[in-house]
Amino acid sequence: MARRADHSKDELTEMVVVAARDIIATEGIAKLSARAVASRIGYTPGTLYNHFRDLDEIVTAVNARTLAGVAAAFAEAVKSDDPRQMLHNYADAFIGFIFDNSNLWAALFEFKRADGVPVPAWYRGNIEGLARTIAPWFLKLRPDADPAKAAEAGKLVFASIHSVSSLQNSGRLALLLDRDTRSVVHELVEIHIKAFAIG
Amino acid sequence: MARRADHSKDELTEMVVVAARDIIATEGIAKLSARAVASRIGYTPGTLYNHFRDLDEIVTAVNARTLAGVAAAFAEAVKSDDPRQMLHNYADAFIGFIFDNSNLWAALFEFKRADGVPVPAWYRGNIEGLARTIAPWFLKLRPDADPAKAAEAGKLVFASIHSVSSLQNSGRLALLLDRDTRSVVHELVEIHIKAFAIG
DNA sequence: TCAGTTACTGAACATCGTTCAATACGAGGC
DNA sequence: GCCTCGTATTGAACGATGTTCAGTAACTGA
Repeated sequence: MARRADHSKDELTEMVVVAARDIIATEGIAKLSARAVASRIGYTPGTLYNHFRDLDEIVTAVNARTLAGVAAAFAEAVKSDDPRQMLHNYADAFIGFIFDNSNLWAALFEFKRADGVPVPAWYRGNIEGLARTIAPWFLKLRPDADPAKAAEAGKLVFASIHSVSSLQNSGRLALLLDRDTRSVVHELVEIHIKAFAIG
Repeated sequence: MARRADHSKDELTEMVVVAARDIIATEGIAKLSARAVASRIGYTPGTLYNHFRDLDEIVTAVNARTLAGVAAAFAEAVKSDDPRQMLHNYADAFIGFIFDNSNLWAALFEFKRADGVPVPAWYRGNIEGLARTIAPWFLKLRPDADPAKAAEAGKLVFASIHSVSSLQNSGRLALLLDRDTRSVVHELVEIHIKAFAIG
């Protein structure tokens, strides 16, 4: 066979990404394979390579949606005027997302990208967007602070939470801390708030 | 051939671990393969499986030495009586080790361990030992504090530094922070110190 | 010297990512 | 309606992976 008119190019790439996302979300990235994706959408592995450079490009497309999902979760965080409360609410949104999408979140940090393949621009943009959401609340915590410092604080707390979450995600947090992940994360947030508050 | 008396069982397992460690350290864990290890020690892949259950067991043995290496680096941290200074010194020791052994460190956090294979006991013991090294210095920072809280603070700062280091290690820290990793880590230490100092 | 045990080999299996010649379909021109 | 041309899909293939195992050679103890 060849050139089946079953689906347009756009439809097909969409199907591939959806199938890959599905496999990663339910079975973990270790179970992702070109053959698994292909058979799930009723095509052969070779077809994937007509639309994607390699499997990494497919994973990257899935990761894009995962990042968009985090942004959506942030946008839906419970609102509050109290900056301290709001920072904890963002932490809750973050934790909730990571718990609900642990395999997808883990896929974001599986490294491959050898050989100087650069990180896509939207990747950085998305992550900076998340950090930018947090920064104003740090500034509100101490309005006389340098806005740049507030932005840094936002990024630092983001990185800290990420770390704890991914340690938890990979089953390694229990090696270090026996406590509930949620309480650990909130304590981290509190630590960053305290430290920033005194400047 | 069979049953060559070239090396004793102990010698051979040692050679395997050394070879695997060498490959991981110089080429990264992605390049580690049963065939690569075997050819490096002049045996065939099948031989490895007479002495190790699978590749994971070999990686785990390498990881044990990596953890021992961190402990050694901690032990060699520059000494000081000032707790604040000492915590920064530990951070320096940690960063130094991770920079010098980035591939080995990354291997520690590559997840595989599916299928309920438990984390070895010495693994947890080693990590707890590291955290225990840090805890007294937090306590010294505020002697009236609850020792359990100091221990927690030690673990939290350890987790935070680890996270930043592994983000850096995987080339992803730059996505979030443009700054020098060393300064980021020391700022994190400072944040934890500040927060703990005020209780 | 001989039996028994052990440890190594080498081939094999199933899987993986990826490539590519062959081919069959859709579209555009006549 | 036909023919050509380009393109999308296939299926087989390649080299690699982890792992298994029958066969066998070498050591060990009697």
